[in-house]
Amino acid sequence: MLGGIMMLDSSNIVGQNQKELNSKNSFSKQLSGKIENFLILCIEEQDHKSAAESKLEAGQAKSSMSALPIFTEISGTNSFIIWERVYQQSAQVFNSLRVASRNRLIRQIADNIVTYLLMKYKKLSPALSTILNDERKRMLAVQTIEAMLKKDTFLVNADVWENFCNWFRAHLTEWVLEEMTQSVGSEQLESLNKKELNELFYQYISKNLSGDIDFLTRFAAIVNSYTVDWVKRISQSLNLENCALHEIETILNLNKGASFQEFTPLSPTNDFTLTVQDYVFVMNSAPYQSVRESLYKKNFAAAHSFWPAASISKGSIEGMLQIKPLQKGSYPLAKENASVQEAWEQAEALSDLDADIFDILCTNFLTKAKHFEDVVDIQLDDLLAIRGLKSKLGGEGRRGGYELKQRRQVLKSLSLIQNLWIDLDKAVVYEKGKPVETKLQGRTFLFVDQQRKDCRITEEMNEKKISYTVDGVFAKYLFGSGRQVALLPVKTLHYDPYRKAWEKRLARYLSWRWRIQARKSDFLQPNKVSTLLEAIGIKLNDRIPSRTRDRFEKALDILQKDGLIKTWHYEKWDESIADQKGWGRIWIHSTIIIDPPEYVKEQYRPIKRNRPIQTLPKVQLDNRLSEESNKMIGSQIREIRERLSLSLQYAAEELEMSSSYLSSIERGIKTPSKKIQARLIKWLERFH
DNA sequence: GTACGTTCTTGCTAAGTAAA
DNA sequence: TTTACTTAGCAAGAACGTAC
Repeated sequence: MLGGIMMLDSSNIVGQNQKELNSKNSFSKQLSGKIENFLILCIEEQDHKSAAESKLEAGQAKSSMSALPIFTEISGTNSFIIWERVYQQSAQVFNSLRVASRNRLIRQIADNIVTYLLMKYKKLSPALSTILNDERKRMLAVQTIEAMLKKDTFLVNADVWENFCNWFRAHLTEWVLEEMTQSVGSEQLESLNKKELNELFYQYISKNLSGDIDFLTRFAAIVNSYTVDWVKRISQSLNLENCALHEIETILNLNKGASFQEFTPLSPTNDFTLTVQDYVFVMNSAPYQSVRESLYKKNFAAAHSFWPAASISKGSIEGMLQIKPLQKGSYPLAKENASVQEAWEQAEALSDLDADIFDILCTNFLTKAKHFEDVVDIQLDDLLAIRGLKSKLGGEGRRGGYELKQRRQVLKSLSLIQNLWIDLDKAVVYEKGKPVETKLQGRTFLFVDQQRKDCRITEEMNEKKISYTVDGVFAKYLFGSGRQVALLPVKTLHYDPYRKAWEKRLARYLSWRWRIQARKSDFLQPNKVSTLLEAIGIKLNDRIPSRTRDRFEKALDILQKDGLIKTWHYEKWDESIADQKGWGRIWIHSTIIIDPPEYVKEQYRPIKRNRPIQTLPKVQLDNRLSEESNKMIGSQIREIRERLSLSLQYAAEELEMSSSYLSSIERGIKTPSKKIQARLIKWLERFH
């Protein structure tokens, strides 16, 4: 039964709570002193493989994502709560379980480090690439690292584990109490005696552990963020980022006559703790999604006031989003006022980048904050790193790090986000477990300084670190039964906001949709093309609909290639319509079925455990063979051109065509005429 | 920090084509 | 002949990378 157990215990938590109580006078924090010490048992199902194992088997762990999350696998785990007094009664049994659980976590960390190192160095060392396919060798390497972790790192220290458990328990207690306050009411809770309170607490936490996806995902996220921090420290202490190849081989226990290759250390700025996960968590409330959409759609216009405003209408909420700078005293009543001008400039400069920064702020908050009142930090450079941008290398008299221009851009986005003002006339929030209609007003994120006072973000600011928290509107949706978090692929944030804007927006929209559909396990609900286009803020090109369609289908193909969606296909669409006039207007009414990747389905499974997840019907192949052959010839040309290191410009000149046209052919977007095709084939033959 | 190169997207136009 | 739509191609501009 006990395939692996993770036990998170608590002891001596009172002192810590006392300290926090002084700084913030939250009701739930007062209550937490009354809660008895408890432990969480995570019993892994025996036949369930670890995240890293199953990923490797599926062949998904490819080059880009180096390491894997340590503790995100929640669906295969049964978690229980036990009181510490119960633990004491059977201390011997539980103690051995506790040791076993620590070992399991260490094994998981070792596994991650090995996977990371293999992915990073496989191209440079033949010896390393062989163990990727040899499970036995891989296990040996994991064991070597495991032994090293147990012997040479801070994990030897019992205090480290003690702190981890305390930290974890404090989070959990507060969340649960917060939810209890929301659903039962604070007066009711106060009237309970200690025993009743503890019983209620037990009920709530058990309910959450047994199947509340949002609870479980946050549970996983905070443990993961803690252990990722460990991995970072371990990697520093073992100097994994800068050692030479043969040292890596030695570490992985492979250095037996392996061939060496001269090696220069890879960029130390490529910090794998930031790209450790394929997915991050973001809020999934309707206001959150509305703000995100307004940012990239740039649909701010003049409304009742002088400020740029975008109307919000999504599901049960209605209202508007304004760009209204933070200001003391009354707002100006003149159109010419400088801050009004500034707001309009910001509305004009909106881009997908702002939505990215917005998401990153959110995911950082969800990972670090245990309470919506908490203030969290983020480094400016981390914001850039999460977007997948590379910083410059230092050395040889040159300065390393990110450019001033890039930092300014981030500050510009932050300044905009600071200025956002949400004004909802109608919103549904959950109070005491029941939906209540209300009005909501407030900012999105509040940026603060050391003293928790408002801090104005400007482009010229020199701060490297930004502190912020959420304002009332989002806070309402973060706790209690209305809470919802969604998985957002990190790749979404990496897409070029200019060139890959369609992909970025689609990925965002799908992340939101899937989380909503997860309640019904209905991932295969068709999406109308017009709705999808509307969601990504694109209008059909009336004159040349094929442009819109081609770009749209290309975006879906790229998402599929990058693993953000599993498959996609038209549900109601007859290809012969495309030959008729006015097909574009029919096309936007067609429907598309988009199948989420297994990982997403797996993570959302606990939301609706009982119902099996539907499988996708066979994909209909549309008979556009000519398009396939186009792509063939295009990819051949690209392959040869890149092999010869020729620029598009140069090759296009040789082929007597424009570079953009050649690019379109290479990407299979445009169909060359017979004449052009003949020319291309002739050119290809020169190099065969 | 700046200048420049590369790659790609988008807007636009001329020319071609098929149906009304 | 007119209309609706597509194709080929140019020019401008955005975003990123790199060299100095």
